[in-house]
Amino acid sequence: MRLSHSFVPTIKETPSEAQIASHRLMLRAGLVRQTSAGIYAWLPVGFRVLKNIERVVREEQDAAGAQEILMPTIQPAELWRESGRYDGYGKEMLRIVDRHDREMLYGPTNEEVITDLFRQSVKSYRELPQILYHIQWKFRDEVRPRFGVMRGREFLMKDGYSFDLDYAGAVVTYRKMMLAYMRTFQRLGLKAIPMEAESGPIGGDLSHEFIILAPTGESQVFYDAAFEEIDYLGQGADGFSHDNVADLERFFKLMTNNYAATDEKHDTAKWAQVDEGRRREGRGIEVGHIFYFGTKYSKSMNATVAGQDGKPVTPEMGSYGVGVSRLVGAVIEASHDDAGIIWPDSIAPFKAAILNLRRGDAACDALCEALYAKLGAAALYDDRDERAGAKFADADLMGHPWQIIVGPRGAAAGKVELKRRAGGERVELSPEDALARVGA
RNA sequence: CGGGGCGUGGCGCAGCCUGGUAGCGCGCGUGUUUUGGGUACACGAGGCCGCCGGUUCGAGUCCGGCCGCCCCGACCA
Repeated sequence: MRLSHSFVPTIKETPSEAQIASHRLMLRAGLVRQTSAGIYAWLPVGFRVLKNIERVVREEQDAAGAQEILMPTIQPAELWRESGRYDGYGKEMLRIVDRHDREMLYGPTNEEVITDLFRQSVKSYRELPQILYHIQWKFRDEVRPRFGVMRGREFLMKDGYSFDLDYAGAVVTYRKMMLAYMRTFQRLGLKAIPMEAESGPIGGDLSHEFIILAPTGESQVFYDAAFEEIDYLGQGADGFSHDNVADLERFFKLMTNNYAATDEKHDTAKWAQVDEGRRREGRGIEVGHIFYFGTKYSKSMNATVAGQDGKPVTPEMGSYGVGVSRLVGAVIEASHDDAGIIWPDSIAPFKAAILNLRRGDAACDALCEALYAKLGAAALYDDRDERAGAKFADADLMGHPWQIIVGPRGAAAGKVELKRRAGGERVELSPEDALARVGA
């Protein structure tokens, strides 16, 4: 992308409504703009990040055996009356009446729709288990949206739903999803801690929330250092396979036997038993929540399959949510400095920015164009007619993992400067070596 | 929903108490200058002062109502 012809409205001054770092930086770096309270438009750079996070989430869901579908945003009230949640959900649900006076709603979650889909088509125990997910916009009319995209009213969520024949199967599926989540967060460059949670309005009795560590997080968390040491993406004996029940059990024990709690549930007696050198404390942001809720929906909505003996069996369900749009903000909270965002390589909107410090200088222009041709869509070429200082500031603000700096002095000598955003290391080298280090 | 605050060129703000021709900084445009970490100067464009009503000779300023946004609390991905 050429910055001179792009819609990347960066701003120098902080808009007064933005109080927290991620919100401020998302506005300043031109990632999003607010349309109304808790509702945002995603601009080119922000949208790229959103899609990158979505991609990682999708890959890990697929790897765990979940199948992607797409359910509608608008749902009939009727289904929610069946499950008994229509009246209970309250004002958070955006209710709509269509031209025929039918009651509809903009879905805040999809248990009812998925259960309806399931009961229409799945008839035998032999078709179980099933894990289905989609990545789609939700609307919850929060009383007080805040923190930019971290708590919007409209937000992008990956929500998955599982159907198992019995409790034992449901537990395996639950652990599978938990592993998928830990792998996802690791790939996003985040340190995540799973914590036992109340199941809330969705209902059920086994539930974990995933807190990612960020210095500006909302809640204080206490956890065992073990969580920072585990490599969820690891292979071999130390790794975990989604398909191996023993692995999943070992994994689940690691997740539940090590101490982890938010300040509200902090148990000082148990905390004291954790080896002193392994006690970790920090701030955290909730980015995911998984539930086992048994037959709450399958029962109320009459979803059954034929069991081995031909008699109807009510499947055991679970649901698995991760806030995709919230993650954009959460990643920034976890990874930024005074100058701006520091994107993890896995989701950065661009791998590298090419900074042409002297536009119009033949050697600079030629070198930049050559680099840009090689990097293509992976690069943001700052070919604007701006001063060097502005280019450096914007590149830092936007947080590209690499900056390839091309100035007249270097260009004459066939050299460029390569800067790593995280850590700020700068080296002078040949364009070829720079491309190699960037990984092109 | 309870409590608090704020709406004035694109952004950040002053002006309001004490009514009398709408300002500052940044940004934007043109020109000159400068050029390796937000260059300097000059000129210029851009505002029904959130909306509606009231008081007044006269309202950004006073009064009433409404709308929007932000912060704290309860709730959530």
